[in-house]
Amino acid sequence: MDLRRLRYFVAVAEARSIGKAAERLRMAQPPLSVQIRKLEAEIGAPLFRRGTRGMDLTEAGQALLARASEALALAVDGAEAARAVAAGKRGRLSVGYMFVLANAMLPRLIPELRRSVPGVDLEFAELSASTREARLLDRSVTVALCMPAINHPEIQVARIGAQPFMLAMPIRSPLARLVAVPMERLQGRPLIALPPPEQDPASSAVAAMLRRHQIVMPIASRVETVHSAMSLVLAGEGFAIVPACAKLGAPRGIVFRPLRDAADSIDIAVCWRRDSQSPLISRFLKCAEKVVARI
Amino acid sequence: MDLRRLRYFVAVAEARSIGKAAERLRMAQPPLSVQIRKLEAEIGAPLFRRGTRGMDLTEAGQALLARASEALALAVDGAEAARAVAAGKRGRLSVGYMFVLANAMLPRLIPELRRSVPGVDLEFAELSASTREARLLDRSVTVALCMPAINHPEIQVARIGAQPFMLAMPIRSPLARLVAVPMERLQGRPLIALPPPEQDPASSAVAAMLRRHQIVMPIASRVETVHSAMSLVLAGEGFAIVPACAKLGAPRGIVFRPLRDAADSIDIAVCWRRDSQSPLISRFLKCAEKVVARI
DNA sequence: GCCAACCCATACGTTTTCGGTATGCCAATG
DNA sequence: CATTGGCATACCGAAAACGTATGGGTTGGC
Repeated sequence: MDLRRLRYFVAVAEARSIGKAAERLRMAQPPLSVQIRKLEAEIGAPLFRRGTRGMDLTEAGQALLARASEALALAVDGAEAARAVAAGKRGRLSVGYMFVLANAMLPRLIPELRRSVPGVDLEFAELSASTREARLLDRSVTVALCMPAINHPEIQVARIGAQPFMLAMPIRSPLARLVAVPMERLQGRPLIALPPPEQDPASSAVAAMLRRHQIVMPIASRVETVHSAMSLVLAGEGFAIVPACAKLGAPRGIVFRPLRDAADSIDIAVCWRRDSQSPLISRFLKCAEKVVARI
Repeated sequence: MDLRRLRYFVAVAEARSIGKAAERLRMAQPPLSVQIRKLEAEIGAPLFRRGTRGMDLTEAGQALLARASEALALAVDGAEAARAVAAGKRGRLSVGYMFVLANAMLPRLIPELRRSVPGVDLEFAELSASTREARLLDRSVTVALCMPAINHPEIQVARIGAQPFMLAMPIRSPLARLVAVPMERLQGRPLIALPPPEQDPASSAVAAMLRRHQIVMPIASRVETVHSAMSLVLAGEGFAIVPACAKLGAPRGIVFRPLRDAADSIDIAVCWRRDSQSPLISRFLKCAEKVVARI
């Protein structure tokens, strides 16, 4: 079953003549005649009635024609689809992101992507730090928005921005009256912490900052997500140190204040598999940079 | 776009390895490797990621795989469908018949055909004599049940039976009291005739019979169909001479009597295009013979 | 009624393509 | 460091396809 033979067959069926079809196929008439006979031999039955004025499909030929032209169309469509995917004009772009970035970035990022890569199926998944890494590696996610970047030999990183840390507290906290909170005022205050550094690199950035300023904050609670941290802060359990973008989407009753004298910030990065040569990644990078610049 | 390449591609994609696929395809590994690279060159993009432990589809490759395997299936299905049609296991059998035969034959013929050619689409069309011939010639009808046979160089005929002529008359006609009507009793009686012989060969058979017995019957009316003839007979307009099978489906109030001393009968025949080599025709012939034998 | 035109089929030589064998390269493994 | 496993490259022989030349049958015109 050769696709070329089927193409010839369809051409002859449409032209109702070997000579005419050969002309359209830009080949001589005899080899086309031979190919048609070979196809008939392969099928085991005549596909055409040879009349004195050209060729005419038999019933068997009609049965073949329908499927052959469909198969032909599918083959060229498959090639085109593959080319389109390779060129980034179609395909799937699955984005893993972290919760704190969702409110700040997605509302602008999604329309930006739709404009930049029309025809591409977009997927978004809110994933924890370790899941982001795992799903990048098994390719079930194309790119990840991370804060901070993933550190792994197979994963490539592009820093697209940074977020200063801010102190989150209940509105009736005394510190809330300050425009900016001096670092030393944090000494000894209870901290709502995220999972330990080996599970979440973001909390390691916070810990490093406190250590650098020689501040010790007892850990009042450990929570899984920034969302939970906000709840505990609102309940008066303690303070949280979070990237500035967490402000968006935080519940009423919580205020955020910059940390004075602390130039510390945490990187926002786009991460992807080093061997993933999809052109969608550079498009995504451009969109993400554009969006981050306006945060 | 070669179907063989697509088959190789699908095999490699499924085996996730060139070596394994080559084994399954019963060929050596190097030529398969070459074919895959040629396909990639044709597409213009890599379809596989070459790892140290085999091959893995790229996104472009996945896009191609879906269509390629469909195209492959369609191609083999097309070949099988063509073979099935050629073998008479599938296809279309369109039967043209004449009105007078419908009641006598179709109720038995249709189930017989369904048993004999399961999987074949059956079509039935009640057609006048000239239309039967035309539609056989343009192949919109595969076979025709005729009475008498069609006479045409392109059309082949198989006689499957015969019908004696009978006299149709109103039940209160004096002749109705006879078990069989002697031919001479028809002399001078009004005849309800079908279209003239050049349009309907059946009426020519009736005319020939009357001529042979030297009977003259004035034509009271000419009608298009046997159905109309029955109406006029019922109305007392005259007598009709029809094949015995017209008895079935005739309205109440009409009686049929054999013509004594007249061995005349009219052939029932199956007709088809001489160049139509469909195996369905011989199957149809067998069924029709079986049914006619039981009329 | 014969000749020209049309169309498909066959024959043969040339070229392209494909498949097999031998071998190389690279990475992972012990 | 050697071995194994897997893909890529090189080269050769075989098969398939294409083109040119030609035959044979039917149609239609002079």
